[in-house]
Order: sequence, then C-alpha cells, then structure tokens
Amino acid sequence: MPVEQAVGAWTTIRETIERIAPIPESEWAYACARMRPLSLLKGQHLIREGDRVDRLYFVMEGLLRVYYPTPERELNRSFVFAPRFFTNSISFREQLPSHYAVEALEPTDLYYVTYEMVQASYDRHPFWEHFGRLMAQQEFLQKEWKEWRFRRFSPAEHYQYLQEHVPRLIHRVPLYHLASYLGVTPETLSRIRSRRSG
Amino acid sequence: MPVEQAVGAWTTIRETIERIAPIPESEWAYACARMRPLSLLKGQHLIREGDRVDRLYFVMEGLLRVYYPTPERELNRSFVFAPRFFTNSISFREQLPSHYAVEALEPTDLYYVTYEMVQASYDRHPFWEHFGRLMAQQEFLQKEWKEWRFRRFSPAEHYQYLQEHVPRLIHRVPLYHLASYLGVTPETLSRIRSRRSG
DNA sequence: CCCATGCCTTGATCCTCGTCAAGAAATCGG
DNA sequence: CCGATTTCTTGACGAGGATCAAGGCATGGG
Repeated sequence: MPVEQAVGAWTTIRETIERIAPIPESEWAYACARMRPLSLLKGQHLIREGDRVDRLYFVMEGLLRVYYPTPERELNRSFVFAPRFFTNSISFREQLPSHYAVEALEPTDLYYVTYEMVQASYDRHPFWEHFGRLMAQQEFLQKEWKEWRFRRFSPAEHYQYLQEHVPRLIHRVPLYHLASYLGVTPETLSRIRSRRSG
Repeated sequence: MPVEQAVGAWTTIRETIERIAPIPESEWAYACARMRPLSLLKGQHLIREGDRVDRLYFVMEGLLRVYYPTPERELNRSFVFAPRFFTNSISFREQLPSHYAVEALEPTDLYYVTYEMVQASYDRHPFWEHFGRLMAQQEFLQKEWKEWRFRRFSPAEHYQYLQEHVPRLIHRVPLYHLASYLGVTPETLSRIRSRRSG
C-alpha cells in the first residue's frame, strides 16, 4: 500500500476513535503498530457461520453484509458501511463460534487487531477501559434504537424511514437484500415501493 | 424496612455486581451509602413514555413489563425479573425522554442511584469504569442473542424456545402480554399452544 | 453492439394470521 | 363459597403477504 493511502487510512481510524474519546499519543502509537491490513473482493467472506472470530476489525472502505444463514434462506441482519469498527461481539468476547456470516457487497479494505492485543490493552493504560466502556454503551444504544424501529414500524414504514434517514442503504444495497433485512420478500418490497411512488 | 431484610437485599446486590467483577470494599461502602429504596404496587408505573430517566435501578424483588405505547396497541419489548439492574439506557445516558413505559406486573421492590452519582463514580475509582465496560458489553451480548431469536425463530418456535429456556416467562407473565412480546395476537398464541400440546 | 446474467417488477393463487364475536376458564374480593 | 372481573380459548371470516411463474430492464463482458 502506498504511503499516502496508509496515512489517510490512519487519520480515518483516529478520527473514528476520537469521536468517542481522545486517545493519548502513546496509545495511538501502540495501536498503529499492531494493526494489520486485509482486503476482500466483492462476494468474498470475512466470516463464515461457525468461525471463531478473534479479531476486531476496522472497515476502512467498502460495505459488508451480515446475515444469518438458515436451511431455507439467508436472513440479513445488518449492513456495515465504512468507516466503522466491526466484529462479531459474541464470538470475540465469549470465544464462541459465529452465529452469522459476513460477506463483502463491495470491494472492502479492513484493518484488524487481535483478541490478545485488545485484552492486553486494558492492563496497559486506563484509556482502553474508558474507550471500551463508551464503545460498548454506544453499540448498545444503536441496537436499542434498531429494536425500536423493528417493533414499531411496519415493513413499509421502515422502508420509508430508511429512505429518509439512511439513503445510502437504498442506493448501495441490492433491494432483494434490503427486503430480507426488512423481513419481507423481494416481491413485497417491490410492491411497497410502487405503492409509495405511484 | 427491617434490618434483616435490608441486609439480605444488599447481599443480593453485591452478588449481582460480583458476578461481573469483584468490588473493592471502599467502593461497596460508597455505593451502599447512596442507594435509595422504592416500591411499586402491581400495575403502578416506574417509567412513563416521555419521562427523563435519571436513575439506575436495581430490581430486588418482583417483575416489570417494558412496552412501547403506540396509538393502536401496546407492544411489549421485554420483561425484567428480579434480581437485575435496570434503566432506560437511552434516556439515562443521552438525557432524552423515554421512548417506552415500564409497569410493575407484580409488587416490586427496587433500589436506585442517580445519574450524577454514576458519573461521579467513574472519576472516583477505576473499578467503576471496569464494571461499566463489562456491564455494557454483557447487555450488548444479550441484545445480540435476542435479535437472533427474533429473526430466526417463528413465533411458534420462539414460544417453544422460551418454554424450554425461560419457563418463568410463561408462568409469571400473562399470555396476552407474552403474545404481544412474540409479535402475535393472543388468539394466535392460544392456537400455537393448542397445536403443540394437542 | 449484442447477448447473458443478475436484478427488479407484475400477476395469479393460496394460506396464514388478524379481526370480530362469543363463550369457557381462572382468579380475586367480599 | 359465590359472583364479578379478568384471562384464555374457539369459531367464522376477510385482508394481506408468501409463493410460483413469467416477463422487463439494466449492466457488463465478449
């Protein structure tokens, strides 16, 4: 990777961290030295069901699809737009096999650090405990709102909400994937869309 | 409250905390001195939609129902069995009005500490930051599993799962409340139940 | 430029679940 | 123990979404 790209990447990571809490220089240097790059082509999998996920990823560029693979059909759980941290929290924290799979919907660049490194950081400097708490709390709040949306909105209302608040979802995710996310068939989503605009 | 009861209560709280992380004696004394009791009769509300929740509760005894009040019907979001910590995380952390209501399904005893006290604790001793992180992460994992159950299970499968893994839900929560939790009408839940046993 | 592929739409049919209505069973207070 | 209220069940009906099937429309590779 050319140097300029790497520098831009690290700026993005640092900004993402500092949106949560300011990071001491020593700890930033420590983290930088331990991040490793990884790239996925469109359609490649980052995680397959059953994998043990022992890495914390930062999605630098691209788009991931998180889905539950069931015998009958795939159920889309979420979509991960760069830039963002991402891991399978259950697998990462509890050392369990992943209950979902993750696929790149676009060519995707990531960095990652290992479980051991994350655990070691907590003993290294109070910043990491602080950051970890704020991060976990923020993740929790996002899930709380998501639960609220899924319970209170009908699929049609939910689609309208996403159109207004997360338009990149409608523009960058194929509609048949979005349909599965909303809990309906592609046919039904198509009819929702035609009812709204027509 | 008689002394013996208070002592039993505090043992319960301490055990709940130490299931997450061992608490230093100084911090335990600090917390104890700041907890206040509160009791609810069956049917009373702990939180109404729109309230600002600035307390972190510990549910000592009893059972709470958390629900989204919508114009047409109430949607049950969760049930809170003692002993457990509980608050509206969004309202508590972001100082926003509550998007749900909380009602006692049984006579319920609680203790609480205030937002200011929780915030102050983070500067007091590293234990609280550590505890806060582990707590938030644990809450997140529980929501992750809940999301999984709601996506992968049909209402009938979900009912069977709850029967096997959380039988107290079926025994202590009225079925029409459970139906709303599962996302079906009481009539449909009744038919699910008769299909299974018959 | 054209064909193949993947994605989206439209139509017809079936089936499940919500709704409305009534009645049975359980619970509670007096 | 009894009556009133709440909770649960059962039945009939209708609306809406899943399914099956086919056709349209992009997009990209040759």
